[in-house]
Amino acid sequence: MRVIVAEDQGMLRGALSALLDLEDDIEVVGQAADGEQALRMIETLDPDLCVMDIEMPKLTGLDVAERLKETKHGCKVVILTTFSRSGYFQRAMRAGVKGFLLKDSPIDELGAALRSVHGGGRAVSPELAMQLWEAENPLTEREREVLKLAGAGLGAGEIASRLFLSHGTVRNYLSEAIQKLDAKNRIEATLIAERNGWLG
Amino acid sequence: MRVIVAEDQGMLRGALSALLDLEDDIEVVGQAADGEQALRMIETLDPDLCVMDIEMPKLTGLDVAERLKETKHGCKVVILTTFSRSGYFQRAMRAGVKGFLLKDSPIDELGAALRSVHGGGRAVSPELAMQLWEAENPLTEREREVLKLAGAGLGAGEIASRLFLSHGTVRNYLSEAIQKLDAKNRIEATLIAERNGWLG
DNA sequence: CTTCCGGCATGACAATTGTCATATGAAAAT
DNA sequence: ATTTTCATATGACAATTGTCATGCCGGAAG
Repeated sequence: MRVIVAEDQGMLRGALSALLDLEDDIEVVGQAADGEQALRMIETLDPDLCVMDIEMPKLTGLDVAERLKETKHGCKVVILTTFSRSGYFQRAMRAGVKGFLLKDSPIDELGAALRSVHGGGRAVSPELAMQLWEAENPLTEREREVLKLAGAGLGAGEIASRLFLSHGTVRNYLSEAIQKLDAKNRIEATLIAERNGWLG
Repeated sequence: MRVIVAEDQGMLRGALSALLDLEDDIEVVGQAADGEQALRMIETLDPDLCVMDIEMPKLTGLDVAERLKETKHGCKVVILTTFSRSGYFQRAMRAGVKGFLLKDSPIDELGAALRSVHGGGRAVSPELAMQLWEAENPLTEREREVLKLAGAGLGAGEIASRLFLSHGTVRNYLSEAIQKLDAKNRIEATLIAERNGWLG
């Protein structure tokens, strides 16, 4: 099978590509260091399958998966990510992703996952299966934007002017977010949202 | 040469070990998933050299390097890390680390670095060489502790009781840290300190 | 067509946060 | 022995933050 490896960390990308290429039934036909590159490569090289990191520059792996679904491209996607954040997993399922592995599974599982997915099956790290039932993102779009900026160290006034809101409104959103996430303050709120993948 | 690979992310650890092992002159004699394991393995297996991540559970790669220096163990250390934080690099140099690579260099560089270090030389990612002249950590021990807790979402009162300080004192430290780092508030201060490796 | 809800806004209030001036005792430097 | 420095503390003050009640508007649901 012909695969593309999309991963921004050079060393991991190189190592995975090299190892997969050693397998008899796998041929690595391209490597991408960011989401845009991955998308272009998939369109031009038309591989069977793409191993994709989530956190990448320009387009995240999930963005790419969603575009592939829109354009009905046949390339299957196996997500390979560091974090077991419930939001990621759910979004991936909706985007039709066929495999979802954590970066700290052993490498053997990657080869196995690729074969399983190529054969029409699925492959999911066991730690993740449960997350199907985990909490949905309780934050509204606005709350997320505001929280993201707050997490970057901006104050209410600054956030207000970037989003063209009044500073009171910003504080309202922040307050709501804090309560929804059961946090003590904006800092904890950002931490919680982040940990669950509700900001990306 | 006999090497140990210490890296908490299973997939990268496995991939690197497999690839290094393919080289004729390299033998991977052990793999560690955290700092303690790495230290024990180095003591029992006495390898020539250890490839080590910084951010690992229990003991960081830098902690391990420092202990090896104390005990005058001959095992040379090549640090392999994601972030180019000036604090890390400086601490590593002081700990007698011989090689320091970023995880997004190409893999070829890893093999090359190992050979160079094994032959008594050094190997440093070019992005890092400059950092020798970069700012030293301006924060005192106390300021760091306080800032770390603030970054975890705790308020002044909570920080105070954990560190057995008065809440006024905590606010003083925070205020100093904020000014030293030229930040607007504690959040930005944590971000800046973090980015420079001044909290780890 | 109402009713309800989401996004947006105000104003008021309390709590927390950030800044400063100042003080003490202990340790380090001179 | 004297001075400086550091960690700790206080109190006062202003700014920011978090909460709440309330109101308006437009669109979705009934």
